[in-house]
Amino acid sequence: MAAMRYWLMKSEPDVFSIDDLARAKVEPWTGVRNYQARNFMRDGMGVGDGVLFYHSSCEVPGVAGIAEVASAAYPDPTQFDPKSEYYDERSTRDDPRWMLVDVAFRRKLKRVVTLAELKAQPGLDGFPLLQRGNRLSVLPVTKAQWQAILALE
DNA sequence: GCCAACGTTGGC
DNA sequence: GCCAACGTTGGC
Repeated sequence: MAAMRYWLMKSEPDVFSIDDLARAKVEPWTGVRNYQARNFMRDGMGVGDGVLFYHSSCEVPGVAGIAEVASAAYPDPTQFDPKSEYYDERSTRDDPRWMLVDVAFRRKLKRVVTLAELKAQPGLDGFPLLQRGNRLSVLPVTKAQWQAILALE
């Protein structure tokens, strides 16, 4: 069994928030269409890994809750659905291009730990989220970063 | 709404 | 294989 890892996953709360995940309990993380993010889900994640649920593109961007990886990677069904905004005509069921994992709700933070706070935290130098121009929606977090972020709650 | 940063596409 | 054009992300 691989050691547990930690991740951060971005979601726009207008589309899918931590409260939506709390209601859903478990949600397939559809719509990732970036190869690096896909590779993290496909090759890096294991069931039980910790996930920081990050709200992006909103009034107060920041970490809003904690979730966990709840499945191995499998093909994102939306890539096969012509009616989906995530449809990819280049993808086939024999050779799917996009993968996802299921994400399970663990808890909501007592308050949102904001991006501004993360930037001000000395222990988070080198955290990929804070690096210039980073747009990855799924990214790895070290145990030290995980602890430093949750210490701000 | 703006715009910097970056990934992808496609012509050559 | 290069690289310009284009589209998207996401903070502000």
